[in-house]
Amino acid sequence: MISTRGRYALRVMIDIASNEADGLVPMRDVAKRQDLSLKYLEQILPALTKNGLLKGTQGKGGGYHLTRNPEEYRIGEILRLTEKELAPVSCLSEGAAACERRGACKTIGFWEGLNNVVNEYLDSKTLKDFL
Amino acid sequence: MISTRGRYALRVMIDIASNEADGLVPMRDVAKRQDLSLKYLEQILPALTKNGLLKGTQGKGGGYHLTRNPEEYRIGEILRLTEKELAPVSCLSEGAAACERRGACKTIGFWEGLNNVVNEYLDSKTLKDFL
DNA sequence: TTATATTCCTACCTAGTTGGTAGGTAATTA
DNA sequence: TAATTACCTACCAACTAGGTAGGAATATAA
Repeated sequence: MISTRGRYALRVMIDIASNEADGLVPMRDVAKRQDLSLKYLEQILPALTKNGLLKGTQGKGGGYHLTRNPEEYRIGEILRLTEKELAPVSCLSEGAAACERRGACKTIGFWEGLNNVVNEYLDSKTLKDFL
Repeated sequence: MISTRGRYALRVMIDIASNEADGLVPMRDVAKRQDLSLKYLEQILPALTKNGLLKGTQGKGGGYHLTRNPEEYRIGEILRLTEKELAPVSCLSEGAAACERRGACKTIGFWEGLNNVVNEYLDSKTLKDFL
């Protein structure tokens, strides 16, 4: 299940892409347009700025802007950065403890397959598809 | 994210399919073989018996058995019954409140597409694929 | 220089969910 | 009659989701 963090991040990215023609896009405006809590968005955005998807400029007249063209952002990239976990089962998580039953597990291949179709779908779309 | 309920249900179904040649399969044995809590499994199983995927027989010598051939169980069916929620975003849940922004929502089609690829994958495999 | 606007950082909180444990009842058979 | 099984319901601790809140750092405009 995709949580609000990832869903809001996507909406913010679309909003910025749609409005950055005017220059920097302040998050205050995004929050108002999208009807989301500014304070909550402020917690989500560092995942995007620290990884270089967005550039934030502080101070009066500041705001955010994209660092690439919209078609260069795959949705999977946005979600993997903002979503705590995208893996469909816990044993496929990054920091998952090694499973004792792994060798005899009859289901792991099935879950890996699910993980693959999900990521392939998410990476098949870019921000441009939402404008 | 698929929770233990759905994952354990799948393992139980595979275990029963693998062992029902000997007759009824008691959950006590399944729990031991799979190293899962019997008491927890007992909470999950009603979702499968009440919907006719399994038949439980009480009393000494009792146990469970499949009601169909393994290739007639799609994995999606098992998970949709045992998992509380399979939809990737809350607004696609069954009892989801109508979203005010639905008309103007630029992302809903994307999430519906994700929901589709997930369910198509889950329904493309049957129990037989795990034996 | 001062007021204002913005990003950025960190602490905290509440309701709900997850992943069970526990104890017992009803049904069936050896 | 004893044992074994499915079935039912209550409870609980730890964690997570989805925020609220307050302020610090930075930059600009007046």
